[in-house]
Amino acid sequence: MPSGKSVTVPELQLSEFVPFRLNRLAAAVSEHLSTIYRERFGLEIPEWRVLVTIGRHTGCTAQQIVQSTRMHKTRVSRAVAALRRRALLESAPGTLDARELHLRLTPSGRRIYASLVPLALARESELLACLGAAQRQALLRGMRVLESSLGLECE
Amino acid sequence: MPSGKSVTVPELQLSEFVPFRLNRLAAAVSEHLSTIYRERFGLEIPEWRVLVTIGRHTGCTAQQIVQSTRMHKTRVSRAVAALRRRALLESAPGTLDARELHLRLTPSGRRIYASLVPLALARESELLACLGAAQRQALLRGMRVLESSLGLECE
DNA sequence: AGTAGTTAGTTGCGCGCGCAACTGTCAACG
DNA sequence: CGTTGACAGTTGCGCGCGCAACTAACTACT
Repeated sequence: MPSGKSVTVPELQLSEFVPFRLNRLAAAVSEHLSTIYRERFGLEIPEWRVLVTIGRHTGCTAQQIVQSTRMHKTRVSRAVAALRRRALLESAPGTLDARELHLRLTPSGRRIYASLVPLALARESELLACLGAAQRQALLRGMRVLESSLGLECE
Repeated sequence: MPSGKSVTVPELQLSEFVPFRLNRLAAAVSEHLSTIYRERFGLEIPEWRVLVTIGRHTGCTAQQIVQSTRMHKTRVSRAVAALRRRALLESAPGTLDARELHLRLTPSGRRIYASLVPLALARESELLACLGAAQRQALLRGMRVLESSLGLECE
C-alpha cells in the first residue's frame, strides 16, 4: 500500500513556459519597435501594418489585408479610416465589384512609408544582432516550423 | 550624373518581418492554449498566470507576481480580485509589512491548479512536437538570447 | 426579373487594458 | 514624535479590441 503522501503535482515555472515566453518576447519587441512609428509618426500598430501592406501591394483591398496580416476585419477597417482621415491613403470602389475598396497611398503616405521601412528593417537587424548567423538561421527555421504547424502560412 | 529615377525603396514583407511574426505566433499559441483554462475552467490569461505563480510560490505577494510575470500591477490586482471572488485564493496582510497581501490558494484553487498544470505542460509538448530535438534546443536557445538581450530575465 | 444566400466593409456595444490618481502603510530624518 | 517621501495595492477613466448585427452589393437559381 502506498504512503498517504499525495502524488507530486508537476510544477510549472511560468518563466520557462514557452507560450508565456513567446507572449512576453513579442510584447517586448513590439514595445521596442513602436517608438519608431508611434512617437515619430503618430501611427499605431494596426495602422503601421496596413500602411506597409498597401505600400507593397498598391490597390489591394481590405480583405487582402485581412488575409495577409491575419488582423480582424474591424481592426483593419478602423486603421484604414484613421489613415484616410490623415490623408495618408485614398480608396476607390472597385470597378468590377463595387463592394470592395481599392486602397493606395497618397504622396504623403508614400513619403512616410519610404522613411519608415528602412528604420523598421534596421530595428529588426538590431534585434537579431545578438545572435550569430547560424543561431539566427536556426531560430527563424524553428519559428517557420511552428508557424506551419499552426497553420499560419501567408501568401 | 545619376539618372532621374528615384532610389529604390527597400521593400518590407510583413509576413517575413520578425516582430510581426513573433506577435502572430504568440497570439496563435495563446489562442490554442486558452481553450484549456477558458472553456474548461472559466479562467482568463491573467488569472491563469496568477494562479500558476501562487501555486508555485505559496504566500507570495502581488508585487512578486508583477516581477515574475512582468504583468502590469493593475492587471495583477484585478486577476487576484477575480480569483478571490471565486474563492480560489485567499489573502492575508503581511505581519511585518501590512501593505503587502500574502496570497495562497484555497483547496479548490489548488485542485484547479493540480488539474490544469499537467494539461498546460502537455499542450506545450504538443506545440513543440513538430520540432526535432536539436531544432527545439536551437529555438529555445535563440529565444533565450533574445530575452536576455531585451532585459527579460526573471528570477 | 425576382428572390435567397453570400460577401465586403462599417458600426454599436461591452470589456479588459494601461495610465494616472488615490488610500493606506512603512522608513528616514530632524 | 511629526513630517516627508517611498512603496503596495486599488480604482476611475478613456481607449482600442472583438463580437454581433447591420448595410450595400454581388451571385445563383428558378
